[in-house]
Amino acid sequence: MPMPKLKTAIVDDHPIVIEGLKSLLSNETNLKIVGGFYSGEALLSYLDSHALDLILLDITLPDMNGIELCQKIKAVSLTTCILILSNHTERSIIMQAIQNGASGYLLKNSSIEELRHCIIEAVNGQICYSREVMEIISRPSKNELLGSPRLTRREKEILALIAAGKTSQVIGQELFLSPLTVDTHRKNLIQKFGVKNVAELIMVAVQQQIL
Amino acid sequence: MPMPKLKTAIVDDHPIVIEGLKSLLSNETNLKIVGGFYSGEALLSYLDSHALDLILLDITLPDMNGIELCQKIKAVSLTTCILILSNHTERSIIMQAIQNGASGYLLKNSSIEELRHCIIEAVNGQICYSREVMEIISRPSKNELLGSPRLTRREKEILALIAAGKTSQVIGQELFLSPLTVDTHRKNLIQKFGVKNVAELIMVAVQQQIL
DNA sequence: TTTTATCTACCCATTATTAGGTATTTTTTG
DNA sequence: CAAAAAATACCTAATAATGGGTAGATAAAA
Repeated sequence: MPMPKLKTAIVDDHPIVIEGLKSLLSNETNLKIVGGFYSGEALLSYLDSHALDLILLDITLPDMNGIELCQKIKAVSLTTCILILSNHTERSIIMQAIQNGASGYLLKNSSIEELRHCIIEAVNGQICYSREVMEIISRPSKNELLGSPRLTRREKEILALIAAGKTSQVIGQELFLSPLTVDTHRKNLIQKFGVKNVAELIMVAVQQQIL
Repeated sequence: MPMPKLKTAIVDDHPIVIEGLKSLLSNETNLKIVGGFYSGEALLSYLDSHALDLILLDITLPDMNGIELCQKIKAVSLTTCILILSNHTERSIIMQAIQNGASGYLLKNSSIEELRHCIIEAVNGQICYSREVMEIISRPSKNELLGSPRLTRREKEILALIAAGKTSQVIGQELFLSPLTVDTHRKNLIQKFGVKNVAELIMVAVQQQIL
């Protein structure tokens, strides 16, 4: 009995990429490209009236990001397989994508073979990464290495106000706190980051992308 | 007399993009794609033995960036037309590309029509941007608007030391200056940036890419 | 429910920064 | 060379930040 072809869609804001994928996958015997979409909304409205087996998804889209779109697709059609095809190499984005229902993650400079391989794995229920993505995942993130201190809600709030040039007095007034309390938080921030003063604090916080 | 087809090459580290462009441009009557390359070196060694009329070039390449490659191409073959096809929207990168010999700049999410149009303009000796790129160029850069203050050598030096968490005393010792002098520079920095204290100073300096 | 973490607030003492100046000596540049 | 810009250094006085604590209240997790 002949296997029915997987109904596949591509979502990417780059026409060139859509055309490229269509062309690359046109010879595949196990799938059929039924649509290319430039935005998340376009895909979602298509999904309202059509079933899809596989979606190749970019992270950067004009109307929403791919992570959100992942959630929405899965809410509508849980059995649809999603493969992310993106240029983003940040560990956190990869992790978020998987946690939101993606079955795999490839970089756009992946080879055709990798793409083919990941599609097969994904529709078989496996989660599959391209080689480069695998490397990114397996090495601990900078934050884990450097041990970025975890900040409490209050600390983050006060850190932002310090970075805005406000003194403990002013911050206290804005947050309805004693300036002495603000001083304590400030002190804890400096200690947690292991820095000497606010100047260094701001610098390090920016470098660690907390600010 | 039939116009000879333009010998065209594509340089991009994404196989998908190369295939996409090949497919998109396969129906064009005025050009012929003679090669797709994943790296700058690959293109350059091809150029040693073959002439090219047009090159579609990505900025991000594994071995060198597109700006450098532009220079090198022009050094070898001045008559070859170069069109940049990139995702980078930074004004400075666009400007650099043009200054290094590119005849145009398109974003990868450009439409096929824009691409076609820019190719025609470029081979006719015009410089041509896609609509979005045009907008980026015509709006003044953030720095121009905010008027980043120009800092003197000493001020930059001291700013960096402040950002490292050093006090005026310590900085004075390191630079063989009176701490009072350092205080003066610190004062001037705060004034030039129009901020309230060092915390805000560091924040703004980072945002304006001075740190 | 008990422990743990967070948020709150204060004490004391020292050091650093900020704001307002002025002023001389070097460099740079037109 | 003359003028402008930069670098140097000081004065005074007020305000802010830092380092060392302690400790009660509240909220969240085990």
